[in-house]
Amino acid sequence: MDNQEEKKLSEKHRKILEAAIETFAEKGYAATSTNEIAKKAGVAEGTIFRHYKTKKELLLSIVSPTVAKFVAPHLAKSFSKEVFEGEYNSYEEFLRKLAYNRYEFIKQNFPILKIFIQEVAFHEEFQKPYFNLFREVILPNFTKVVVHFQEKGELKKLPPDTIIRFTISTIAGTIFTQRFLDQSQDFNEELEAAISFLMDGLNPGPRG
Amino acid sequence: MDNQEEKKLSEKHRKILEAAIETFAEKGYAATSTNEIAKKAGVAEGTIFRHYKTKKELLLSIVSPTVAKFVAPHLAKSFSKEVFEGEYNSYEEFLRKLAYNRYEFIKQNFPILKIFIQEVAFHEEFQKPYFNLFREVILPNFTKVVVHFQEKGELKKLPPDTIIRFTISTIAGTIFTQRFLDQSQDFNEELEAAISFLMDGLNPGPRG
Amino acid sequence: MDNQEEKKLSEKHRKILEAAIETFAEKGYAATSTNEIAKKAGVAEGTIFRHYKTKKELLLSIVSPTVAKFVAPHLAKSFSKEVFEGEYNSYEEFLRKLAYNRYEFIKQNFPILKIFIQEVAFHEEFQKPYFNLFREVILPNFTKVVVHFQEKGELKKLPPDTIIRFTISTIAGTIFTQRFLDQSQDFNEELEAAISFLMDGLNPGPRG
Amino acid sequence: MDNQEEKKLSEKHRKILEAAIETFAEKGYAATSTNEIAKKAGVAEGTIFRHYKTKKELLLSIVSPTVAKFVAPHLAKSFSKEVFEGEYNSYEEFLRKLAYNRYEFIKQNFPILKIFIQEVAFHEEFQKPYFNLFREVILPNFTKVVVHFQEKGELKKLPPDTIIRFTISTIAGTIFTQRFLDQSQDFNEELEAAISFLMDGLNPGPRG
DNA sequence: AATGAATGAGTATTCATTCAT
DNA sequence: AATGAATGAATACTCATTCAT
Repeated sequence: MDNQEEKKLSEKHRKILEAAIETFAEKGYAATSTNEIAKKAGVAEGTIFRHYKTKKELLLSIVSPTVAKFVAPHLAKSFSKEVFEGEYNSYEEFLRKLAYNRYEFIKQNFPILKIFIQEVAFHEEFQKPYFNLFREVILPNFTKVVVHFQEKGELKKLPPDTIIRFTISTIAGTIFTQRFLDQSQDFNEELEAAISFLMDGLNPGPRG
Repeated sequence: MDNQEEKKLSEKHRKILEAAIETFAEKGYAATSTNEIAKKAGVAEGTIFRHYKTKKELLLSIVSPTVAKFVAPHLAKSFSKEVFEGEYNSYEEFLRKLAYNRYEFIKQNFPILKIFIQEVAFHEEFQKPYFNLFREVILPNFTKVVVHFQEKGELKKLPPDTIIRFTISTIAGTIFTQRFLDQSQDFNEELEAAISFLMDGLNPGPRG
Repeated sequence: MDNQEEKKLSEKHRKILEAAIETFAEKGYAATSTNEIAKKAGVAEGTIFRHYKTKKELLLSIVSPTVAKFVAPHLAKSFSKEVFEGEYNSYEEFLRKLAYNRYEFIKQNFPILKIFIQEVAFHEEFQKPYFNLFREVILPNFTKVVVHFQEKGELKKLPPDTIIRFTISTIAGTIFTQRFLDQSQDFNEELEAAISFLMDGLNPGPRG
Repeated sequence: MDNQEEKKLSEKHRKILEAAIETFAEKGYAATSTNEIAKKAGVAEGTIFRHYKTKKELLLSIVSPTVAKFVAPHLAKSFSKEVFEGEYNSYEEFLRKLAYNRYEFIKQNFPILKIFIQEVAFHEEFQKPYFNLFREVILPNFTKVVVHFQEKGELKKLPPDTIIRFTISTIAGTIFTQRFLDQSQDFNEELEAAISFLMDGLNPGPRG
């Protein structure tokens, strides 16, 4: 059932996926019944099992890396292309690109990401492929960028993993706050403050 | 790990709680059956319902304000006292205290915290009391400390909420990485790097 | 005995209804388990709940206004038409018609009536609609007949409600005795005695 | 547990009986849980089973003929004494005595009678002894009275059973109406109308 | 006599899944 | 592809009853 380019999906099939995403995100996978999905999708319960052998396969089809490429095109391909393959004059410029790219991605894929974050803890099948995607695609690219600017003297000579961690924590914290806690705040402003904070914290000058 | 006046609990009652905590943490609340808890605890299924009217009440008793009386001393009372009412010579000193205090707390209450973090998204009963605890007890105290050191010229003149966010993001990211991703790393070392990063990032000097 | 548009019911559905009627009548609603009904009907327990959301809905579907559409033609519609709208030359003629009509009805719907009589005391949902049916449909029609024959001088000038009560008590007592206590007796003979008794008791001549 | 003269019952024991009577009457035997009785009685659940081996024994102790003598002293002994052993100048006088005696009895023992009427249909143990009580004690006495007044020419020469049936139906209908349907009506007045009706209906004069 | 914790069988109901149509 | 009736195992929860205290 993977490789389901949205165009190829029948009306009912699409409705099932939409209903499943909505309900899994809202109540969690285990607390969602196939009956509920069928009702919300306006199809017979049996129809779900025409398309997916099991309820779990439906979950996988929503949150699996294979699907992710289509449902979340940014994740691997464009994320790499847009973010890592660009040429940046400074880490600051890179950060800005990274942050906006991720912010947009989260905004557009919120329910699926929520499902993923909730369920990754309970389904071992999820953990490996995504962890690998991170370790083998994103982390090396990220490291390259960090090392590049460390060599240019822009960043502290900390282990790249540590710098990456500070970067991700700070940006994730900013996005998270904006989305969950304080939607009123001006995201651009907060993001610029975060970038300033990061650049100062990672600047080898003052102390390091 | 301790959650009710454990001394008053009967052997079986304690076993039920232990089994529930273990299983909820491992598989999630919705995916855990009372039958499973009973078996793991070595009691009859009915016994669970002598102590808790519903499965949800069992969850609440593990992760609720009632439990919070014993969990929260760290979170609110002693956290406030130890951390906020201590006199600190610098934000750095405060950060160090904060980080170790939180790290110890997480280490000791890991399964319950995991359950809480997983379930808070799905049970509205959880959201309000803890959000209020944060907003009304922890945030004001934290703000006081930040303002104090801003006035001493140690911290950037950003909104306190923003500084708090950077602080929590960085420390949480460090603890999270250590516990989930790379348990081999030397936590002290990582923490000191994080504190340096924070102090540099928040120092009003370099850029202002 | 017939209770829903039986033709539209599937084989299994019909079996469920039959089993439920039989068991509710025999043991009472509360003492009957859905497991028992399923076994007697030769279906899986889940099948019952495909057709009825709850056990109570099953009870209601047997003895409720919905069912009443099919049961009530006797009780209300055809009872009214046959019995009240017929033209009678005497109250005696009317009584005879009434008694046979009721007797036939009871004979044909005995188990459902037994369930109803047993359960009406415990389920408020039952009380109102049937009480209203009696008060708003049957009682006014009955009153009309009584007043008609009072005006003709055939009946005592008692309040119509009182005359109706004597009539119903006597006929009900006769039917009840025949069905429950002494099935050997000749119903026709007993009924004629009851009618004589009623006519004498209600005759304005002797005393009234 | 039978022969429990109320004086000998301990406080808790009495409370259990009261709670059981109240709840059985209200919800029916099968729908009442021992837990509920215990709570209402203010005792521990185990205490009920100190006094009664099973829930059914508790029911029997409330509605069994043995208890009936004490709980419902009228039923056998006084009923016979008061009603049947009296000397009456007319059937009318007897009817009046009978009706008031029964009315008082029902008023005073209403909940237990309700339980009995509800449960007699489902518990065969109940049926025989009470049926026998009726057939062997009440019916023969009643028959004697009827035959006595038939011989005096006051009553139609119908089978005594038939006359008894008319008598009971009419009086029961009057009492039932008063208690369940129209509590506003003047019972004395209704009863006198019923007696007139009965006397006219049973009078051998008019038709013979 | 009284308790109340404990039980295991039982309860109504829900579930993911199957299959004939 | 789609249905929806049917299933049997599982679910949370209740029950009457037991028993050590």
